[in-house]
Amino acid sequence: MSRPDADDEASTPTMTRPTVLVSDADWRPSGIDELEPAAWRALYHEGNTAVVAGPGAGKSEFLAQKAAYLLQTGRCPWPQRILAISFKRDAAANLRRRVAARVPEHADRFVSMTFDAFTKGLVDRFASALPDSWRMPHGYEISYASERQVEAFLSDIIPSAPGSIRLQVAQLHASRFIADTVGSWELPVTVPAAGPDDAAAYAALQWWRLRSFGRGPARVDFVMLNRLAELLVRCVPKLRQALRITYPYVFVDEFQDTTSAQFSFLVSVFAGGPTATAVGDSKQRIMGWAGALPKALERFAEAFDATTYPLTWNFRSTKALVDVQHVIATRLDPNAVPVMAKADDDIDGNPAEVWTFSSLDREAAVIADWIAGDIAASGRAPADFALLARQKIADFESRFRAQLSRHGINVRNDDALVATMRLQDLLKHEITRLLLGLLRLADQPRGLPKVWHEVLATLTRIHGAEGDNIVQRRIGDDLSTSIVGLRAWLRAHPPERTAGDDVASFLLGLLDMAALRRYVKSATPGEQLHLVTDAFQARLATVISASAKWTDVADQFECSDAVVLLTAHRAKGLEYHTVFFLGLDDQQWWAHDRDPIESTSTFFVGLSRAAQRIIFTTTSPYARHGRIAEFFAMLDDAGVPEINRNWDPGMESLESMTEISATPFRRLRQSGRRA
DNA sequence: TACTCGACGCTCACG
DNA sequence: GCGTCGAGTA
Repeated sequence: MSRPDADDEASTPTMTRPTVLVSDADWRPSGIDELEPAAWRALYHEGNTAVVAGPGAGKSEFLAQKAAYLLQTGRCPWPQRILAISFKRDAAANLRRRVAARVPEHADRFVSMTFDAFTKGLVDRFASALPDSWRMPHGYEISYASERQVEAFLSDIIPSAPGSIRLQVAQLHASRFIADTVGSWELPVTVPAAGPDDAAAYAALQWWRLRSFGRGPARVDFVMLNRLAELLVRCVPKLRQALRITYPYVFVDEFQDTTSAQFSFLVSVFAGGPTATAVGDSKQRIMGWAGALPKALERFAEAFDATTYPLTWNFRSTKALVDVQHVIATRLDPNAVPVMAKADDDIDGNPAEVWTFSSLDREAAVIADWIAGDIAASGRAPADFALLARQKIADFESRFRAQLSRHGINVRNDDALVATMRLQDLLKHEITRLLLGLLRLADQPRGLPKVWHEVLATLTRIHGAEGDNIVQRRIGDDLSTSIVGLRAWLRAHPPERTAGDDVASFLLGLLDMAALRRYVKSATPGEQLHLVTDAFQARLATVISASAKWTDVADQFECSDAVVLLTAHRAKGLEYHTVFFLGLDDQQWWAHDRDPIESTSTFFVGLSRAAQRIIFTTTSPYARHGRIAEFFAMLDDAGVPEINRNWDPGMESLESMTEISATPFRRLRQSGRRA
């Protein structure tokens, strides 16, 4: 969430110029062992580059290394910057952290942000330069139209549409209208009085009239903000020029998720300008239903005349799992290249199985016992295990929580709603990390240099003091003072006798709220910040009563030592030692027929999260011949055995529990622990 | 108070 | 495709 950069002039004079450059010959990647040959070629390639790579290929790591190379060798010379665009805030932060860890001395010249933060930043900064037809005199508010509203709008405009295009207007789909129709309509500098004679343009213009030509503030979503940003850059040549000079290099991560609007923005702003690098995997396109463009990477390669480098190593999964993945990959792309597994296996027994159960209760009980046994035998942590499902994660939560708690194992439902945020988003939000970091630093004097570093880095960004050593030192001093104060306060207020709200208020009181609000920019000032702080308070309130020590409060808040429960969508980009892919049945996959390819991609994303072991489960005896019969057929092709877990002896008896958990023990004795 | 009927949401996201 | 929820009915 660093700031979009037209105000570089403000921060540049205080930036310190790094003096040491590395020559091309001396440059080495840092923090990783090796890159595959194709990745090296893509890294050194001087023109536009498309990197196409499957799961576990290290796409984000490749971008981080390429950034390090460009910055350290001076190919991207000071004070120019690299702009890295991601789709999710979390992915943007992750990439920023990676680069900061690799090349801290250049971190301030790696600008990593989301697409929407970038386009919104442009509109906010240069709204006054918009052509008259598109100026929003009463400002704007972020507002999403429901599909119903779009449907109502579309039926409203049909009767008044010119006869020649009325039929095409009637054929527009409400579900695709915003992403496709509004998203790909290029705003004309002046709105023609006669109205466009093209159905899509006609409908899009009517939409803009409805949402933003009224008396109050315009009601726009990020698709519309994107269109305004594109218009700005198109009609203010100086702005385009400034962007191109500031950012000679542009990266886009997860390119398969690019929407029409985002794609046309990229082409309009950057094609023919900066050197662009896009990475992605069309087989992992699971956002099509939300507007992701088909064949985005191919289109990029064409529009930017880019050289395409397919990567064929997988650093995450073992050979056995890569083989399973390949069967599904081939279904998604008949030309999918075989992938070379670079991870060694550390388990015995089958790396992939289908388990069938007679009931959901049994499923939870058997899996919980099995996880407990595997942890006991292997020394793995609960966080090495993930429970994945296609949808409706909450349906699984209570059963697994109950069963795992019998073994003293925690469950974290990343999909759970905390106030208005998803737990995963709350935990990864930098404001949350900042507040928790403060709590931890006060609770444990010294010994947490990483936390200190992260807190300091966040505070530095909040105060816009990247590269300004003097201000940074002052921020560090203030932080020390705050922590001493917080420590005394925590001592005087043990968790069991303190309200969550009081802790949250005290923590927030330590921060410069004005700067924080400025940093967490939003259409209605303070709104976004409140979403986070409200969720933070809500979460704190639920964990504080159950904790005796402040360390426990922070631990329980984060719940990082837990088996994770999440959707395949939320798991994208993540990996786990052992994955249970729950609910291989018609109910979880009811939407399979709507778009079998995208559904298969979701299946592919889910199963490719596993590094060592994947277990698919179903409680429906009909699933194998039902809607997702082809999934079972693919697993059969891949040689994944199906095991009926109903015939284990009664779950209640102690005997059965030792039976189940004995398996890993026995193997442990045979093979010994591996390092 | 107990029932039926039908609409709706599932998988996501941004500041 | 199906479970859930709210409105409507007796």
